[in-house]
Amino acid sequence: MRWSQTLIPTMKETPEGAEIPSHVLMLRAGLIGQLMAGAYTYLPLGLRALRKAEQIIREEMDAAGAIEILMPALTPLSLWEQTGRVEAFGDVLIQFSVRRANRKVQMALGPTHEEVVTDLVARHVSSYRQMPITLYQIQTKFRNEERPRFGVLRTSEFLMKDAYSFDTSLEALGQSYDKMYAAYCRIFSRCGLNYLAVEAESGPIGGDASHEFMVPAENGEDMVVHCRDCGYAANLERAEIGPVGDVSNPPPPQPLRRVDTPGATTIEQVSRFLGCRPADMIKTLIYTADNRPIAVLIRGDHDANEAKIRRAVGAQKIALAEPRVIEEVTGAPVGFAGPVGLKQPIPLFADRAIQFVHNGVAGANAADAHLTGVTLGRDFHVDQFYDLRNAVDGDPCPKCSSKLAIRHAIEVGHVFKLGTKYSEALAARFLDDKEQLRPIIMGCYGIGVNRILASLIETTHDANGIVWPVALAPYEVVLVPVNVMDEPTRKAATELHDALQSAGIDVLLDDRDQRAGVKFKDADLIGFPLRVVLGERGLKQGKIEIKWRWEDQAQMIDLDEAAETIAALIRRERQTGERFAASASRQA
RNA sequence: CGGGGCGUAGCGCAGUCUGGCUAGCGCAUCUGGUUUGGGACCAGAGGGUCGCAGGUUCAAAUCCUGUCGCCCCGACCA
Repeated sequence: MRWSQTLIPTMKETPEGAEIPSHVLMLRAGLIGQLMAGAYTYLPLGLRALRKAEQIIREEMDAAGAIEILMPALTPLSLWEQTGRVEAFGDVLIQFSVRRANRKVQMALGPTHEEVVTDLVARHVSSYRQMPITLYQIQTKFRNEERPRFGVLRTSEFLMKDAYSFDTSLEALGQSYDKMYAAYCRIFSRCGLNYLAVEAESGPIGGDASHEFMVPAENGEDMVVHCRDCGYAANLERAEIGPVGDVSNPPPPQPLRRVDTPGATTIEQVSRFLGCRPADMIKTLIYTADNRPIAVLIRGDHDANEAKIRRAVGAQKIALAEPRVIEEVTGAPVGFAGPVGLKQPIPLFADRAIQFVHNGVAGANAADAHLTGVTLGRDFHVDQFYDLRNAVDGDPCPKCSSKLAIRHAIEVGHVFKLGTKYSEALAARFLDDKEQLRPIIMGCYGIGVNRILASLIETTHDANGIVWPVALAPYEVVLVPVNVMDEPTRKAATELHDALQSAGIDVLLDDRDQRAGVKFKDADLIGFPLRVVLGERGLKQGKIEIKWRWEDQAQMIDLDEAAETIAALIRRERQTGERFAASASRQA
């Protein structure tokens, strides 16, 4: 391809409104153009990169035995009503009705396709002999995000690879799941991503039923907990915390004292008012667990984790209690709850860290008052301690004795054991070998294709622009003739371009009549892996220059063998990605 | 949904507080010339509903009211 014959609108300056590197660079490099909040056009270069990611996904899914289909984005609303997901999705589901003759048809744009695929399988699969089977598609999904943001990281319309497995038993589901998990690892590795597979909230099946594939990145919206020593990795929601033992000698207990704290209801206000550390405070949260109130004690500087609380309590549903309930239980307005002197006797669930709070500060269960010198065992009693909080940086790893690190991350993939939720709702049943009718057991597996590009850019760019691995690069090689008005230069560039193209190399010839500096800046901004410079001086000696985007040093090669040399370099890098990986690991 | 910021040429911005000549600057574009290995230079040219609507005024990019859009923080996220 010749630069002058395609559309590559690069920008020298950062467009107003773009802040994070992937967004800025995708716009500046002419990969995407914005139509409205959360909706982007993929321009020629962006589309090529997206197609490459798609192709890698397709190859690995096929290799894992998954079967590609294409389902409609347009779906009947009734399908979502059957599974109760009209309500679950709320405004995120883009629904509308169209008129047809004398009736109105209600539809929704698919935000995901469990319903559609289960309906499909319910119609065509009825025997255990037809399973296992995994179906997948790569298709545009629609979600009316409350707040689209961060360029292509969170959009209302995005490209998703979604796969669904159908099995006859939990064991078989486990095998299907493991195959997808392994395929995902290969996909993200081939894309050159530095990713973590983390344990995620698992839903109905429990155990290791859900993993997210996360790319650690400063601008990621998710938080992951990672142990560098043993490799333990989990979503913050899910992460366990190793045993915390306070070995220091406890200070002598001080008498329980009531102090006035007018208007101070938050940890921050109280700590400033009384001059104490948040870590010395006992945060008392009143929850409603399946309609009964409970008190949850969390150290002032920690955050409660509702999933952990729900499990510890053994409840189906928990939520922070309504102010009315809190007032009934504590006898005080919201903000002054404490474990000592609750008006109503309700169960106390304490986080393990509460054991090591000495002379704590807690609400007095009275308006505008707190207690100091609160001592466990003397002033209040706790039968059992649980892990009820989110991990914080430096907490002990649950698997080894090392420390956990907390990092922002971008979710690029999610694998999930669904069970029978959708097959039961949509009557997807099969006859087993004992002639029993049973619901099909499902798994679902998603990849955000656009996020692969964005997270790659987010994590590997440098001051000059994007740094593509060969696997995803819109073009693997860019040819830069320094002076296109020089006839020998133009001839050499054209011949090399044609030779590389015939050899199956994705090559772009920058045939613009621009100064060399302009072309170099653009080549760096877009981030083509290999840059080939054809200059008049070198050509007189039969030499041209090649340089990898991520390396500083260029080298001269013979023009005579240039096509073969370059094709061989690219083919090797396509297979191994080793040069890119080496540079990426140096950065990390 | 709560808080904040911004809409002026294709892109980036100044001008708005304190209303006043023909609405400016840089980049990009077009023409001519000189240049040609890291975003060249000279000369000239084209390009504007100042987001939109209404109001105040002799006069509005500027003040007032409403409205639309974009971005950021927070809440939410099957």
